[in-house]
Amino acid sequence: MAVHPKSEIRKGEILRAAEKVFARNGYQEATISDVARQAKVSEATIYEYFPSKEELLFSIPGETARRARERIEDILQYIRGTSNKLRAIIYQYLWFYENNPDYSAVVLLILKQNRRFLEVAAYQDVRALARFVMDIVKEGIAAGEFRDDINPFLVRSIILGTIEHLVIRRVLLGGPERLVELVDPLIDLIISGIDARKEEKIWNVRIGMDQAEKMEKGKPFSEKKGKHPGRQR
Amino acid sequence: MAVHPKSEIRKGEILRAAEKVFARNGYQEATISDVARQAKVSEATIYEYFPSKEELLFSIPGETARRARERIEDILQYIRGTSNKLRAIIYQYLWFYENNPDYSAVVLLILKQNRRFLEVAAYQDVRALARFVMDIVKEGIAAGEFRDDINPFLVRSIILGTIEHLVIRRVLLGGPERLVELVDPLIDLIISGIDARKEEKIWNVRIGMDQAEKMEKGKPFSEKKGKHPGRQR
Amino acid sequence: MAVHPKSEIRKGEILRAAEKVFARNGYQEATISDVARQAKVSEATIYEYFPSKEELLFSIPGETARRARERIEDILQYIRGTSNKLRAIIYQYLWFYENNPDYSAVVLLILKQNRRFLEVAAYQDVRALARFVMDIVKEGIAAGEFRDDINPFLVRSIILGTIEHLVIRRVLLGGPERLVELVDPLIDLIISGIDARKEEKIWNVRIGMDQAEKMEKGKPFSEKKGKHPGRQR
Amino acid sequence: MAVHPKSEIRKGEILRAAEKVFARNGYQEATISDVARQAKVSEATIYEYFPSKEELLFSIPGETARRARERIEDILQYIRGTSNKLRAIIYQYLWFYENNPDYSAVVLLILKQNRRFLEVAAYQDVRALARFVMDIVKEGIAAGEFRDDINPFLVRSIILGTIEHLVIRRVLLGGPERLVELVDPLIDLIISGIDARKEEKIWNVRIGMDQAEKMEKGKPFSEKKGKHPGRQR
DNA sequence: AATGAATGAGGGTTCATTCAT
DNA sequence: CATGAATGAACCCTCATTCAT
Repeated sequence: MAVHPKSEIRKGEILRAAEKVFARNGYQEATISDVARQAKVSEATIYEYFPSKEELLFSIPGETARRARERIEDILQYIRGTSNKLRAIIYQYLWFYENNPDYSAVVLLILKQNRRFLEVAAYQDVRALARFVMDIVKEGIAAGEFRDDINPFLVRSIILGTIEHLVIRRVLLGGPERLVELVDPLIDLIISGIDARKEEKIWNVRIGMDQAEKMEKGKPFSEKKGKHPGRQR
Repeated sequence: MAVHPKSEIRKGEILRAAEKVFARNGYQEATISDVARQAKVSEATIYEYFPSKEELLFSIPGETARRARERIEDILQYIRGTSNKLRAIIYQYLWFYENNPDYSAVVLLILKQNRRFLEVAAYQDVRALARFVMDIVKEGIAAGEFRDDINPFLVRSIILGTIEHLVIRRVLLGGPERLVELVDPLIDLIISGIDARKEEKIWNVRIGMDQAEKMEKGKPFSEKKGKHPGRQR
Repeated sequence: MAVHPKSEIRKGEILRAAEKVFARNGYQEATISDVARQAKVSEATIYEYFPSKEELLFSIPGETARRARERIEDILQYIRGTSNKLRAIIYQYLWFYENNPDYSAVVLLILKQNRRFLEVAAYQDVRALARFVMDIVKEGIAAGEFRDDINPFLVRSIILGTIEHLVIRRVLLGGPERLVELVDPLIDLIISGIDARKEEKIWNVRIGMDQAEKMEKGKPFSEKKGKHPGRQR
Repeated sequence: MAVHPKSEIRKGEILRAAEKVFARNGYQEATISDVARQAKVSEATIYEYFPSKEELLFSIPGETARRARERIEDILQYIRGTSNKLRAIIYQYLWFYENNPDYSAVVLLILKQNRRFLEVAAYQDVRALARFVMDIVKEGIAAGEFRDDINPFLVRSIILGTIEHLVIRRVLLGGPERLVELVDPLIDLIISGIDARKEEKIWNVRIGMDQAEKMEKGKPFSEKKGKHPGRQR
């Protein structure tokens, strides 16, 4: 894609080495010497590219977080329906974290607890997730898709909290192997709780027939029909 | 309650000092010297009571976590209704964390990410929360109060993840001042999503015709409804 | 003399070791490890007593400089005659430097060139010498003992410059073995100058009685004369 | 004068950069990187011209010191009278130092205390000053212009010490702005001393006896003569 | 039981110097 | 010639831990 002068490549190698080492050993336990060994450069070389161990740590999200944010920003433009947007975000993040466990460990176990990181510019890209979710929830309320008596901050907290919990658990305990498989059930649970149409549906209740059919299926409307027909609407 | 020989008192003082110091400075950044100063004892004295800095850290939950677990175990016996039980747990924990921010910081920011702590006995009392929630959800499903197509693990993850997220946010950013005020909205959201009776209503929903009409309208049913019928039980 | 708690003794040992090591190797070239070896303590112990290598260096004058200043202050009270006072000061310092070559090297070669030391409190005791000399010269002028057309700052510079030059030379090149033997000739020169023609006049002066006695003593006439006929040429 | 091939020019630029950087930051504190930045070349380029940081430092006097020595040698041939010669030397050096403060700082603060520099060829040109002064003093004694009981080494030390003291003071503390204005007073003092009574003595000369009276008056020679009767007066 | 004093072990960081291009 | 890139070698400093008193 972009041009990568030699020094940028080297910088990337060091960052990837640091990501791996910090993820496995923890920040304080890991030494610059460990990172150097992993990156196959000398310790001094690391200091040619990063001014300190902490700056090295803080630089790990960098590009990655920026691209993730841009990706989401882009994708959201093509999706209609707030619940679908939420689903897209959750999916994106769980998929990414699942496929980048070292990055996850660094960001969620090390950086997110670091008070100094919270004051750093790089933190903004990481926070983007929170902003997106909050915006979409508010959008959903404004559009009448979500109940207007819900607390958007709380919904956001539920979504982020769950994502983080699942990812951290997976990192530390080997958690569920496939996080993305939880996306639909998760969205389903959250939407069923905040979807305004539920109440109105009560009126429709006395009418239809195919009800019986569905009940036999056991897991009502979770399957086929593209992704999540139940919510798809 | 128990007898507190002088040495037990001293031990408690050191633990409380450690809790405060670790919470404020982080485990690695804090020094035994800091703890000693806070506890107003010499550094050597700390080693009379704890074999190492890490053991000191791991000893912080100790009694507190044990009592919290017992408290919940006890309370749950007196509550009927699974959603009420969930509510009781969430309330207990949010209340406790809210009123013990140093403890929260130590457990949620330091211990929960420490791989070695996860292998230690003391961890079991901390995990109790997860067990309770999981058990209650299963109980609710069995009792027909919760949809039987929900994933108990996921529900547990949502609840724990949200609690942790809220508490951590509060610790790091000064988050919402009053966490306990979020208990009802939270339970409401979760229950509305997993409450079995709502499902029935939805069942019926998927039948009629006007459903189709609505879909064409774009913004189906604008909004709100009664308070939270779901929890009303 | 004073009480010396054990820790003060240790501190003194470290200071003396540092003095020796810095004097021989230079400040930058010397390592804390060198000082530790010389003091027969561990490196860490040094940091128990001094917060940094530079503070250790700056602490070397400390007591010594303070006592030297007090000593001089005291002695000056008992001496009459400004030239005798000057002589006392010069004698004291040359004697002290001569007998404490390591101290001399540290103060004159290392500290006196250190811009940061010049801003430190400890520097004040070292500067005392300059103050004394200046005061005495002014005193001598006021009392009519010294010409009133001389520049006290210049006289001070001559005296200090010469002392420093001699001491440094001795430290670096092994200079004159016995500096104190230069005290009388130095004072003599400063008081009376080097012009030969003046001497003739003095000759006449010394007509009185005790004059004869003096001349026999070996160091006949050391002194002064008119303006500067010598340069007049 | 000489031809300056391009590489010589570059060498000079580096030397001037080093002079400035070393003067401002000190030798040990300054880095090759600092010098490179100041000289607007790469660090590696510096090593093309000088084999090591220390050699770079030692090369700073080089030409400059050689030319200063030659200049003085030349000038001295045209001056008659030893005191005038001394004056010329002092003037030359104070003028030069005053107008080349970075050079002064490097030579007087850094090189003069470097034991290794004292063994290097370049040091000889710097020492020339000492030789000149010494030679002239001896010359003056031989010519009968200076007292023959003075110690030439001491006179030299006074002159050099004073020059160095004044220059260093100016470099470190911003000392007297105009050093050359001190040349005449300095020479004056050295030639004639500071004793006020000298003048009077000229009068007394013809008179003969009251000299004794004066001596009794207290002020002058109040004390005993135990110490140095010769100067005691 | 309590601690003053001492230290071993180790890590982050700096920088003069080298060398292939 | 000039330099970008890399590093070996040190050193300062910190701190958990020990132990004699």
